[in-house]
Amino acid sequence: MSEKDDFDLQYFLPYMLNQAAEESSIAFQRHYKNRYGMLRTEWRVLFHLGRYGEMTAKEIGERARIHKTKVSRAVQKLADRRFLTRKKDENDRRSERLELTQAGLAAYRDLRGVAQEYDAKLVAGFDPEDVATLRRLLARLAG
Amino acid sequence: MSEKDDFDLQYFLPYMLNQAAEESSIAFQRHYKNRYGMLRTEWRVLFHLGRYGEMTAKEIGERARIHKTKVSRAVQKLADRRFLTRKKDENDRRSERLELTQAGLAAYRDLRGVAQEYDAKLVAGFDPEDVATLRRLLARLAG
DNA sequence: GGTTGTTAGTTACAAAATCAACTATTACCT
DNA sequence: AGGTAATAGTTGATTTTGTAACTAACAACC
Repeated sequence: MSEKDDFDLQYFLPYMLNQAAEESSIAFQRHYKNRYGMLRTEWRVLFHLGRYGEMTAKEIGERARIHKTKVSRAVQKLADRRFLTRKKDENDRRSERLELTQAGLAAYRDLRGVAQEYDAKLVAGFDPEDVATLRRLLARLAG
Repeated sequence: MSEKDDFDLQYFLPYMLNQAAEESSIAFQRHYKNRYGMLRTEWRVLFHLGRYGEMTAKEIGERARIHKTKVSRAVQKLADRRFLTRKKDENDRRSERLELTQAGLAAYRDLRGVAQEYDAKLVAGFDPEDVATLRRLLARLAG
């Protein structure tokens, strides 16, 4: 059914990005999934709290561009599993300050290390300049 | 809660890929979603059939790396909406040859055009050499 | 000070993805 | 041939996501 059209999905950027994203996520997922029973959103919330310290759900959502319902559920699960504690902000009692527990902090440090190694491994075979270009364009595409 | 750690999620490749993939998908989604009521998997199946001609669900799944249940459901919906027809392969009656209808072909041609334009627009502001590097690395990361 | 409008976060319901089990057909193997 | 395994595709149950409506707290304004 094809005529003279040379446009291929394999060169459609959104598709390529998606395939690369999925592929590169699989191996890393194992760590937060199997070892800590986390979902991706949970790992991201954990990371933000570990990396930047105590903050509110809203701030996390803005920084990581995660919808508030997803953040809400991730926070709930992390709290259930004692990875973080929540306490009402006394200045604005609608929001809560979230803070990692010792267990949460330990998980963060562990996963951060794994992520660093994993990232290095992903680009190990590439020319560093190309990798710099890659990151630069990805950052711009992410908007 | 952070100590001296300079590793940031914003530079973690799987994260960057994901953000870029999501961002770049949003605007394009509108076309197959609002105009044809399709999901991403359906658009991909449509594309494969339009681009490469008649094939089986299995072949589509392999090429596009989509799980067979997702392919199955996408094919079902495309068939319901008369975008494709299915007929049993007489050599192997477990599988079916899938083929786009005229309506499916028209949708494919339309969306292919939109995709091409969209892709061009995405990289419009970038140095062509950088874009080539980007595509090359993405292809390798996608495995 | 009460009405109206926002905002942070949660919950309920619908849509979609994932995983396992299932049917039908074909392949293999002795 | 007969039995076992493998394969294409579907279906059902569970999990996860997305959307919209909701509650509680705050802000603004007259």
